[in-house]
Parts: sequence; C-alpha cells; structure tokens
Amino acid sequence: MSLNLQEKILQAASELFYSQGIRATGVDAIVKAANTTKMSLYKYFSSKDDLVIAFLRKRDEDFRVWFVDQVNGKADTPKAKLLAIFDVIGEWMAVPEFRGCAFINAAAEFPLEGNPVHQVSAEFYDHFRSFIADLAEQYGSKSPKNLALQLSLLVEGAIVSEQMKRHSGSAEQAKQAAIILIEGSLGDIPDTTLLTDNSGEEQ
Amino acid sequence: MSLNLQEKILQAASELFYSQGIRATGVDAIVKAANTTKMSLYKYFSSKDDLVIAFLRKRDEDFRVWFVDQVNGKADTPKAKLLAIFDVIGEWMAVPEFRGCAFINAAAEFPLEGNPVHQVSAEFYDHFRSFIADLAEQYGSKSPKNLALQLSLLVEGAIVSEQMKRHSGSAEQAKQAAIILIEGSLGDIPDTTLLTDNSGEEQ
DNA sequence: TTGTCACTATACCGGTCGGTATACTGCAAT
DNA sequence: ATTGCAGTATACCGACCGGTATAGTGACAA
Repeated sequence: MSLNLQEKILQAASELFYSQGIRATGVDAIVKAANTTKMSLYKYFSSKDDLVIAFLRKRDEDFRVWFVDQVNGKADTPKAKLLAIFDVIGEWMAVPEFRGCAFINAAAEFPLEGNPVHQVSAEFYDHFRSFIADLAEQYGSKSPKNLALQLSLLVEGAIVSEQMKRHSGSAEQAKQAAIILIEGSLGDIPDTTLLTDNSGEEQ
Repeated sequence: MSLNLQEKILQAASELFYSQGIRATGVDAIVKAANTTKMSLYKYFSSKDDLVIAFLRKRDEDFRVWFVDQVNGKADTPKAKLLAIFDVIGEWMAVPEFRGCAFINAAAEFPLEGNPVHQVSAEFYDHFRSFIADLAEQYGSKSPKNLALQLSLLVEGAIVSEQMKRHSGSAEQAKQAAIILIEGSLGDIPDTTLLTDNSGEEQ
C-alpha cells in the first residue's frame, strides 16, 4: 500500500516493461501510467536506462524472495524442494499476465554482453543456479553444480517454451525430466562426466 | 553469390535484426547496410513489419535445412542423431556472432501472442519439435512426443543460458542430461506419466 | 508570513522513427 | 529514338523518442 512517488513510478514502469517490452515502452507512457510528470520521473531516475536497471534489480530481489518462499512452502526435503521448483514455475506460468522471464526478455532486447541491462539479467541466473546448487548439495547429488545447471536449463527452456505457446505442458514435462535427472544424480549411476567424449573438465 | 536487390536488402536486414535486435534496427540503418535507398526497400517490402516477417520466415527455412543437414552429417542411427543435436547447437553457440535464438528473441521483443512476429516464431519450434519427435519415434522411445518436448526444453534452455553468459558449458550439460533422458525413454523404465501426481493426460 | 520543498503543468529541444513524394539516372527492349 | 522500368537521390511528412527549461501549485515549518 501507500507507495511513495518513486516507488509508484518504478512499479508503473515495471509493469509496462514486463508486459510490453522495454524498448516498446516510452517514458511518456510510464509517466501517464504512474499519474505523474516527466519532471518527477527524472528527479528520481537520471535516465530511462537508470529506470530499466532499477526495474531489473528490484525484480531480481522480489522474484527470488517470492520463489524461495514458494518452494520452501511446498516441500521440506531437499529432493522435494528440487521438484517443487517445477510446480512453482508451472503455477507462475499459468497466470494470464505471464509474459516469460523478464531477464531473458531483457537480455534478448539488449543482446550485447557488455550492456549493463544484459549483465544485470545474467546475474539473476547466477543467483538462481546457486539456489538450485545448494539444494542439490543438500540432497546428496554427486555433482551438484552439474545437476543445478541441468535443472536450470529445463526451467529456462520451459519458460521460453511457454512464452512462445501457452499451455503446451512445458512445466510438466520439465518436471518429468527433472525427476529422472535428480534420481540419476544420486550415486547408483556413474558420474555423468564419465559419459562425455571429451572428459575431465568438470569443476 | 550475386544476390538481387531484394535478397540483398533482406540479408542486410537479417544480420542487423539478429545482431542488434529488431526494434533497435531502423530502416535507415538497413538501407545503408544494403547500399540502397528507402524507396527500393519499400518497393519490395510493404512495411518494416513485412520485412521482419520475411526475415523470420527465411531464417526458419534456412536454419532448419542447415540444422537437419548438420545432424544427419554427424550421425547415422536415430539415437546418435538425437545426441548429435547437442553437438550441433554446441558448435553453433561457439561462433562469435552467436546472439541466441532469433525466434526466442523476436518473441521476447513482441510479447503478445497474437502478434504475427510472435506467431511465426512459435511455428519454428513446432517444426523443430516435430523433427526431434520423428527421431525419437525411430529410436523407439516409449513416448516420442514427451521425449521430444523434454529435449527441446534442454536445447532452448542451453541457447538462452549461453546467450546470457557465454562459455558456461550449457551445451555439454544439456547433452549429459539428454543422454540420461534418451536412455531412460526406451522401455526398461516405467513411462514417465506414471510418475506424475496428476496422471493420464498424455497424447 | 515567508521560505522551502515535493510535485505539477506545459512547452520545448534536437533527433530519430516509419513511410512517402518527386525528380532523376541509366539501361534494355521495341 | 522512344518508352519503360529498376534503381537512385533527396527532401519531406507527422509522430514519437529521451530529456530539459520554466513557471506555478499547495502544504508544511519557522
């Protein structure tokens, strides 16, 4: 409730950036949506780029807090939490406002790796993978980092797939795949790196 | 060689659209890159949107032909071809011009599902999944469509991941995951749908 | 009551956007 | 020789872009 003006501008901008795209959203539209003026916007944000970065940083924080809460609220054991990840993103995808991952979209709109927008987006998935890797380690995976990367590929793939075509069952299939990968990662199966043709570059 | 003017314009536009993004590329830049004038561009393409659609349609055809060729050139058996998919995308990702998947990027730039750009992009992955599903069926997968969707999630995830942060080993890990999923999909393991909590909606 | 401060209102800036109008050039076919 | 056509050159259109300048509002504090 009762946001101050700066927060109100950021929120209006965030909704527009996410729902329509960053480049497609002009500052005039943001100002109108926030019921304020350009002068106030530029008092709190030195440029549109600045506002975009603020949008991504806040989204990073908010989303991760929300996500971890959701996962922890759905499951107790590390293994169950790893699987709950896919239930949470499945529910997230089902909301009508879903328009894919804000960071993937931002990285697509600003493709150069050196671009600050691109970099902030990349950081999000670093954090995201760390979260999964911690769970994988608690679970007892033979190679937690590898499992975490594999699961994050499934998550990102499911998000992108669902963004392209809604209700195609991406989250469910991602979960099915995750079950197999998680169970195969315990110890009764040789380490996946032993199966590679070019071996020995893990860690 | 020796492209006519229309092809030259389309090629210049394609390179700019892919490397910088669609919205970030103005028609003036396209015209300059193609060494021609706006008048000629608008003789062959009724609008920028028209040009964007042409770009995506050609990319769809070209990429799929190239991709199928690459996969077939690397392997003979269906199983080996399914795995070769990940080698091909791994090599594709390694080229310095790599800037992710043009269709994922386009769908991110034009997020509304009804948008023609978005729709053409979605078609690509329908085709792509069909190609994988055919291989999966020849291979003898118990549920070829499910396996195809799972593998395509890994591919899309690897592409997006690599786009965000280069050289993070996405393709290799995607392949490791694919090996497990492919071998698990044969018949010595219960059908994945039996493991779902909400069962019975396959096909 | 006066000053300060957050915010509004509005007009404006140069630049770029997608797209068009008009006139011109050069070449090839009849 | 004339016509037609592909392509060029350039100036222009209204709209919008991100960003700024200037003046004015109302509330609150000393």
